[in-house]
Amino acid sequence: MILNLTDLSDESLQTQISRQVRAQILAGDLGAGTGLPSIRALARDQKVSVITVQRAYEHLIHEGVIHARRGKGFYVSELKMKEKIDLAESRLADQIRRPVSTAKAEGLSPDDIQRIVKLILNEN
Amino acid sequence: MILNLTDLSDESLQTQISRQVRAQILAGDLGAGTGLPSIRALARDQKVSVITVQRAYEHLIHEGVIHARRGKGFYVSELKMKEKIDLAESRLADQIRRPVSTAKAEGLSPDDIQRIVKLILNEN
DNA sequence: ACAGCTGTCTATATTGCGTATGTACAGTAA
DNA sequence: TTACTGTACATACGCAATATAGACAGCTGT
Repeated sequence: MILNLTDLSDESLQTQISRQVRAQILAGDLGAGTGLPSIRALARDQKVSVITVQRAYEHLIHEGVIHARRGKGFYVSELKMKEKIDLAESRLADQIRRPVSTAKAEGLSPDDIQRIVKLILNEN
Repeated sequence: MILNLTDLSDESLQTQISRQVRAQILAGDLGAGTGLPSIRALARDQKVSVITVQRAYEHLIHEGVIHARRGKGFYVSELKMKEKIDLAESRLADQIRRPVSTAKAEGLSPDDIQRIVKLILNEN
């Protein structure tokens, strides 16, 4: 499990973990049924607390992308392609809705806003 | 001063205040030199603490959109049109950069992402 | 000069979240 | 049985947001 955590981020550790694991699942890097690292192992590897990994996994369970088997571990759930796309799209919409609306209220035109999105898409 | 505050939001009160005041300034509703409500008056009107309004105004001072005159009040600063646009654009970029990058990492295509932005722009 | 506004500063307190540590219990597998 | 797993507690610390209160200093109209 390759994760990139830093406590210099404005994101909390548990948010960084769930975001990065989710990305690997939705992008198809982790297929359905794949076992995830145990909370203790991941906590040890990433040098964070067990409860932090626990919270990150709980969040992903709540979203339906993984599930737990008591005494065995956490596993990637069965997700159809459409479900993956829907999840990614609704998460994106939820996260950019307020900034985009605010920018509009601040006087930016739709063209301005779409130009900025395009710039960001070309950053990487 | 028309503000719409709620403690049900995931935004802090001071963030709601600074965002809404900033929007009125950048949109041109509040011209340069316009006096803002005193922190005590606004706190009383909006039924929040003085320190909350203080923090919100401090944030806008830091951004350069308002300034304080000791013993008199807070006033909207002189801003050229280009400065207003630049501020709004850089704020937007900062706020949507991570969600957009994440969505890309999750497998959404640039077209998908721009489609969602367009949907949000048509919501209001 | 005074009263009544204003911003500024300080101190104290509460609440909730993120994070950490530790312990205990229950299920699984070699 | 041993050594893993997830689950569930209890406790604690730091920090941010928020609140309440007071004191000080600048401005302005009377």
